[in-house]
Amino acid sequence: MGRQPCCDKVGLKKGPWTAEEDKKLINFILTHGQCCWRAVPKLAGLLRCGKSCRLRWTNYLRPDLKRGLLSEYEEKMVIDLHAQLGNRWSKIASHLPGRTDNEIKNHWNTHIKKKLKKMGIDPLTHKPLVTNNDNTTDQQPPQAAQTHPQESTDPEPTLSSSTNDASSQTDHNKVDLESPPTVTESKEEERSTLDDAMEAINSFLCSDDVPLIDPSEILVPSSSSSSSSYSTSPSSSWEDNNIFENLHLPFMDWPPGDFCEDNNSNDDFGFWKDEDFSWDMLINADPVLDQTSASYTGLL
DNA sequence: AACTCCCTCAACCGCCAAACT
DNA sequence: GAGTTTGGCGGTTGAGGGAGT
Repeated sequence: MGRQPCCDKVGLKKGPWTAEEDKKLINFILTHGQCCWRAVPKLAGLLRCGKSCRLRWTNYLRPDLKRGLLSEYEEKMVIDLHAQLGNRWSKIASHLPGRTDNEIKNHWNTHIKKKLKKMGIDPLTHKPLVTNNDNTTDQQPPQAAQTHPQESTDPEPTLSSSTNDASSQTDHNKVDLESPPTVTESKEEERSTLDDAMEAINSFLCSDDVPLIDPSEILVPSSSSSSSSYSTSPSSSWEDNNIFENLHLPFMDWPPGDFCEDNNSNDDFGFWKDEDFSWDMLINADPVLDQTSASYTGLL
């Protein structure tokens, strides 16, 4: 029967987004919220596929995104979650507030994979690349090469509440996959349990000579002088006309209570209730933005 | 300075599943 | 229940920039 394309591709623009396009998209979403991505380009006056708009928003324009390299903490979470979930980047991303699946996927492919390989760990299986006779494929690898903190002696370092039993690795995976913690209830628990786990993970990861991320890179991710953090966007819209950056938007976790997640979906979308911490506030904080997009003011 | 190679990451593509009619 | 639409996901690509020579 032939599936319809997601949009009429004739005359649609592809490739890097321009600052002007970003403004239009932001403007539209500020006004109308997120719905009907298919209709967004038309209504927003963009010559883009709806899918492209959604991706641009999700991966780049969302105000709750953290920017810059993943912190050491986040990186370890990714490794741990990948060991449990595999290449389910969106699931992994759901445990890392402010990070997108695309970002994590990229970071995995460009950084973590190499690190693990350098450590002698298969990034796919999280097991030693050199097979150990004492630990066959289905058995636990030596602890010294484990990326699974829950497989170490440190109990329950991950998000799962049912993986204390170090003897049931398969169960551990199964449980996590079938009943992942909800976003709302897991975050605090996540932090505390993972804090506990960090030491165990560190004992493994930090023992390697692989250079870890310099904390200064994390603390100053938006600096234009930072060569490695989102400064290579072909669109140059962030670099040259970064609305949020110009607003001095802090790299913070948005107040959970103020961000209302859409209960009908498990994605990251939602809206902020707190009028004291709104787009309007951010927008009005920047005179440059008023110059470039007068329609931002007074939208909310 | 000029060139090549390599790395990074934003964006695209195709597929899938849920929602809708 | 079948067909269609839509949103979302994961894999892949390629432009841009940095490093090395």
